[in-house]
Amino acid sequence: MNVEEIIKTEKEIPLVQRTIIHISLVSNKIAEELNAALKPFGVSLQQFNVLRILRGQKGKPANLSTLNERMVTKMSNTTRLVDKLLAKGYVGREICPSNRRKVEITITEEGKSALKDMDSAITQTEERLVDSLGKKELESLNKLLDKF
Amino acid sequence: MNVEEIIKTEKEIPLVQRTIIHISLVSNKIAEELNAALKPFGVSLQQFNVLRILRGQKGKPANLSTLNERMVTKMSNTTRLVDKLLAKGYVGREICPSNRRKVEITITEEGKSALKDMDSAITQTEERLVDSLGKKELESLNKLLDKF
DNA sequence: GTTATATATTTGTATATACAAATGTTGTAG
DNA sequence: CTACAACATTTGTATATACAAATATATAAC
Repeated sequence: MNVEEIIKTEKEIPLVQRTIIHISLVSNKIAEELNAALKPFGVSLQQFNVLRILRGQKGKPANLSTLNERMVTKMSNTTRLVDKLLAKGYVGREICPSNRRKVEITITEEGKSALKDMDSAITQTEERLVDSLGKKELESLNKLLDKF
Repeated sequence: MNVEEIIKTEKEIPLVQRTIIHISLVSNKIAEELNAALKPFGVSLQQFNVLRILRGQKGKPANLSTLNERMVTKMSNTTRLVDKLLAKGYVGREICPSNRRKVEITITEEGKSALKDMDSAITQTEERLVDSLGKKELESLNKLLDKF
């Protein structure tokens, strides 16, 4: 990825600013490609993320605030995101019996099965994205990102 | 930034996946803080970006497709973004006399003056974000990001 | 010159997101 | 047990973004 080429500039960009732009560009590219990989399944990256969190619960239901705090991109409105998954039959929603303010979200069998297909599409895309980075490089990238 | 803490997981995340998540988290943080820095000025990061591009034109007007290709986050709808800046009096819009399909966008004096104030807010925020990274680290981060 | 194609922007529409206010529920102080 | 604050979610509304179709102009083929 060539920053200057992408934003079509000839001038030299100061290092700090270039780093910020660089991260944004890479992140946009990642989101774009992951969303494209999910397109055939009719779900957004956010929806996929929620399904994955629910599977990680291993049967134990999750409520909305739990989902929200575990999402990579925090959303202001998890209710409506779950609505979409509910409409697709991928999740179930029930009022928590012990605390009726809460709702319990669970992944359905249909959801699990759809998620399995999505998984491989996502994994492939992720692998392709970091194709040209070796293990050492990935590790040092993670270490640098930790400093933010 | 601790990835596992942010997405509240105890499990170890595979390196490739962790890298992807890490970049997204850092990018979200950057966008969030830059937008917060611009909030007092009533413009979004995208709008700020367009103003900066226009200033870089040094009086030479830019048309919509030029703006779009120079933006960090490409938009599907630059027309409406310019509408907002027009309403604020920060840019002017005229039909290009030599090619009436095109429009010429220019930054106004008011826009330039507002931009000057925003600049320092943005620069401060950017510097603060990369606070804990030295020049060498920024350079190697850029080098690693180039591999995407 | 007329038709077709390409270019540049605008508009319409559906969906996504941010933010604030509203709703319903629980816990607690007196 | 009543009033009040805290909590969890939902709803309303404004704005943002993605995508496709529509409009207007310019260029090229014949």
